[in-house]
Amino acid sequence: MKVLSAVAWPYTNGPRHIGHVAGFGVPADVFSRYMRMAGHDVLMVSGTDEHGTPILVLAEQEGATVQETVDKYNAVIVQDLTDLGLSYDLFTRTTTRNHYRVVQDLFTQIRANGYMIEQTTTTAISPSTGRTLPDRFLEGTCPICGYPEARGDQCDNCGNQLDPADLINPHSKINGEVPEFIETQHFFLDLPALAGALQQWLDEVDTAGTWRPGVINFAKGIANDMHPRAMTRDIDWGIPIPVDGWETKRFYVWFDAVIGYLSAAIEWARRLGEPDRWRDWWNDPTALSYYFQGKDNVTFHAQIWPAELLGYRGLGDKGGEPGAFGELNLPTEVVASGFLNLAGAQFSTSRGNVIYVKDMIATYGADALRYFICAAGPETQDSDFTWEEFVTRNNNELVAGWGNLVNRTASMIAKNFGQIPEPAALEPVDEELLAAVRAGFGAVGALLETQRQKAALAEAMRLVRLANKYVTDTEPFRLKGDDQRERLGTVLHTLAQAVGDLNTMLAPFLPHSSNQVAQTFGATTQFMPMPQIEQVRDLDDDSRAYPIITGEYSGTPRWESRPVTVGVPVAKPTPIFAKLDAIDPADPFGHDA
RNA sequence: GGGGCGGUAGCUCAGCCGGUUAGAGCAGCGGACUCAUAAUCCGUCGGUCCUGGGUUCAAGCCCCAGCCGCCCUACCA
Repeated sequence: MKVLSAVAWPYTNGPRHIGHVAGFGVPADVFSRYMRMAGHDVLMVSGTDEHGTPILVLAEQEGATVQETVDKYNAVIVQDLTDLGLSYDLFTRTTTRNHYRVVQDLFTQIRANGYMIEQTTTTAISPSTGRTLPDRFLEGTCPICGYPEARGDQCDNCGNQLDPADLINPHSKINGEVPEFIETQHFFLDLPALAGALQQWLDEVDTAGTWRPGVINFAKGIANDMHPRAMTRDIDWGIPIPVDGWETKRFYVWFDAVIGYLSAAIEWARRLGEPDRWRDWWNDPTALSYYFQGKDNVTFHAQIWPAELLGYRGLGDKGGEPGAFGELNLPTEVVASGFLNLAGAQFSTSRGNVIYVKDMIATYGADALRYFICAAGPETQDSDFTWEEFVTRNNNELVAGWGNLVNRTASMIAKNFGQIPEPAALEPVDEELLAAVRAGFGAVGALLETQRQKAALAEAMRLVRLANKYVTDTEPFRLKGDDQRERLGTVLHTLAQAVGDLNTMLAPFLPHSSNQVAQTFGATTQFMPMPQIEQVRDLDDDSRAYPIITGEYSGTPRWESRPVTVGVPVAKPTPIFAKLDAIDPADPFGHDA
């Protein structure tokens, strides 16, 4: 089965904090790794999202050019995601020539099919910068109730919808200046003409019942009330509109960002030297596609992106036909998570209420963070990160449960045999443990396939406890006499087998440590493949170079029990997972120490 | 204002199409054990399922109203 793993595109406005990766990166990676193990042909793509006004503002603040700014944060983000072990087939960026071309081609066909309509609107611009001021950056006195802090689009006091041009004393929330209102022309995506097709698709999805309730209900809600939505902006940073007379405008950042899933797949195929390979994931109607993101992105993945695809294919009220990309698949599932909050409040870079992925990995390791996210992350609703919870989960579950099982098993084998011992006849207690662990492949796998990662991890950890209990029940540490050596070998062999299987099961969650565990039990090659950074040239502009994340994942182990090999040497282990002391939230990375 | 989601043990969360005494992990308490990073194993304590109405033989689950938190509503996961 072909499986497209479409991961949200991080915005190049700074390093990633742990809330970002909890929402899209880690869940997408766990799923992708599992699906590869289950034998599917996974294509995992993403990249940095680099257009839009906030980037311009940021570049100004940093006193750098826009290109320097996005290059800088692209590099930082690429490093963060690679260090976390996110196994992208291609992590690229939206500033490639390939992406520009795909976006323009998609636009041209959507327009040819009649779903891009020109409309004139009144918009506020900042006289000092010449930039458009989005309604929400406008503030003024409400013409209806007199509330002095009404927003451009709505008054929070009386609740009335407002037209920004009607505000009394309008001013910019950014710098306080008085905006100028101008008439401007834009291309609007004709959502009403696509509403029927969109509704039909959502109804099918709803009937299938596979999406998370919050996501499908939200999608159906917004689909009930659709207006044309502007897909162009008065801005000079972004993808040019391929229409005469539109040279001063650019595409709306979200119009192009979601197309990245397609353009990245195309770039991947081109780099492979098989330029049509991407079609296996996009044109084959049996191929599956999963889109991972935070809840604030649902509107773009369950409405705008499907609408763009439907418009491209000509499936709306105005008819039409697909262009050269063919009949592009709609999402199989939009997998949206909640937000990870920091001690009850939202992450905020400006207020310093933030924990960066980089610091977290450097101090505590990638898998400790991955474990927390998988065990306590915002899978279907917001969740809290606290340092206390992080330490507790790490020490009591990861270290004391799994780490200890690995360590005690390897220690006993090393001390008594120095290699994986041969088993004699298995007793019922041995058979029971092995059967229970083997059954985990079915149970954990089914949960991972349906995006229930917390439950999947909990099930795997339940089996870890079962293995720890097996040690208590069989007491290998008391089998000391020569006459008990055969039984000791059998128990330790059984335990090694259980640990090996559990390591396979935990590998999607904890890929880095799965390699160390495999190594502890004698593996000489890498167990779980890891992503790497490569410097490449832009395929269509030799003067441009950038880093991508890619990897060779064909060696991914299968999702199945692998018999341990008798005689493989096992040395006295060093602990793989580190136990943590209490962390001072005021100085979590020990900088002040 | 509109649309959507959530509010279940001290903490983090499960509870599918309503069906017997509401579950798990962690923390707490008691005990066992010592191979292991004082880890593990067993037992145990612990809940007005946000509030108030309603439907039903039966409601954490459905309906209505309210309170609280969050997301979207033309550019931060």
